[in-house]
Amino acid sequence: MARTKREQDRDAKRDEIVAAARRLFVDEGFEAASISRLATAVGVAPNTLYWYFKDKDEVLVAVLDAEFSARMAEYLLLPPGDVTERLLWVAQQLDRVRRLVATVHARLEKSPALNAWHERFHALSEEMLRVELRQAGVAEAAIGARVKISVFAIEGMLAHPLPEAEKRAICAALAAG
Amino acid sequence: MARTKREQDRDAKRDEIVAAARRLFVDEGFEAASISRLATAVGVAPNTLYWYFKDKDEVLVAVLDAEFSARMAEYLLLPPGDVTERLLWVAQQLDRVRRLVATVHARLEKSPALNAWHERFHALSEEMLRVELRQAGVAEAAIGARVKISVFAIEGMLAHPLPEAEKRAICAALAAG
DNA sequence: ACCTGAACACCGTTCAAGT
DNA sequence: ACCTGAACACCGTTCAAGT
Repeated sequence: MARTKREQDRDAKRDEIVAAARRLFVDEGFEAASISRLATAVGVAPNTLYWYFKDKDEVLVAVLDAEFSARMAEYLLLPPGDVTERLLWVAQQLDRVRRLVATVHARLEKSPALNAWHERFHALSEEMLRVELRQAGVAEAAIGARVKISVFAIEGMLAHPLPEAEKRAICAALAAG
Repeated sequence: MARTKREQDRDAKRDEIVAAARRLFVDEGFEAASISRLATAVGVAPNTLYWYFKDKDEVLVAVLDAEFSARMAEYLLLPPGDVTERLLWVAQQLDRVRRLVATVHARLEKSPALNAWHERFHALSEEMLRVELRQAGVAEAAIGARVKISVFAIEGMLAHPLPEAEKRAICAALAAG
């Protein structure tokens, strides 16, 4: 909804920073990618970033938003039906950002903005998983706990990389009616 | 197995550092508890700690070892039988160190020592959980995936605090034969 | 062997000054 | 409004020097 030319320019610059941050954070991790290096990648002085973002965590939130939207768009295009395969796809996509997932969990307490993002993300994820499990035929009475377990299992697969076969077995167990 | 007086002194001092680090790391978190503050707590100069530990991550590994032994001793004294209650107990005990769990996952790639500790910990945890689930009557063919799911679910409950009732429902679902 | 003061190379962030 | 040079208050770690 940028109206004025000035706001458009500002948003464009902000997007440029987020794009560079996305590459750096995803490829090298949040801690390893310093504000200095990010600024160099964008072509500005380090403190210039603070004109566009309150702090480094706010840059991270913007990166997470961008990453989430991109994956979400693909998820919605997924062929329906085989819930095991759909869960596996989610686990595989999240795998690209597993460093970031660990960072988010580690920084929750320090950054209220990140904490808020995390809660929104989980609310959304649980809603979607609820649909998937219902689709898979999980009994309605058990679905609350089963949704949580599925979310945690998918997160666990990020923190602890497993061979493909084991991942599939886990997703199948999660989708078992 | 400290033999000489000198080795005894050294070990005592090391233990002293670990005890102080344990308090600081558990109460305030690994990142928030700086080497400087740890040194002050022990009563030495910051760089003195490097005489006893290679780096800050090695202090963390020592803290994790100490914490794990303490909890393990209690676990072995637990009344057998109700697997749901036993899982819940584990989740509750781990809750004391949930900041540390997040830190471990976030630092795995940076610290080989931490990574090694983490793998040993999971190997042990899975062994124990395997026994619990077998006890609960989980079918042998499904037990591999179910063990992983249980580990991940317990870890998930640390990263995302839940009301007691939900935790119990999750543990019950995990223990369901 | 054990401990330290001083220094190093960073880090995220702030501030006063420029345009 | 946007950007910067310089500085601030940290951080973990190293090194040469002391005992």
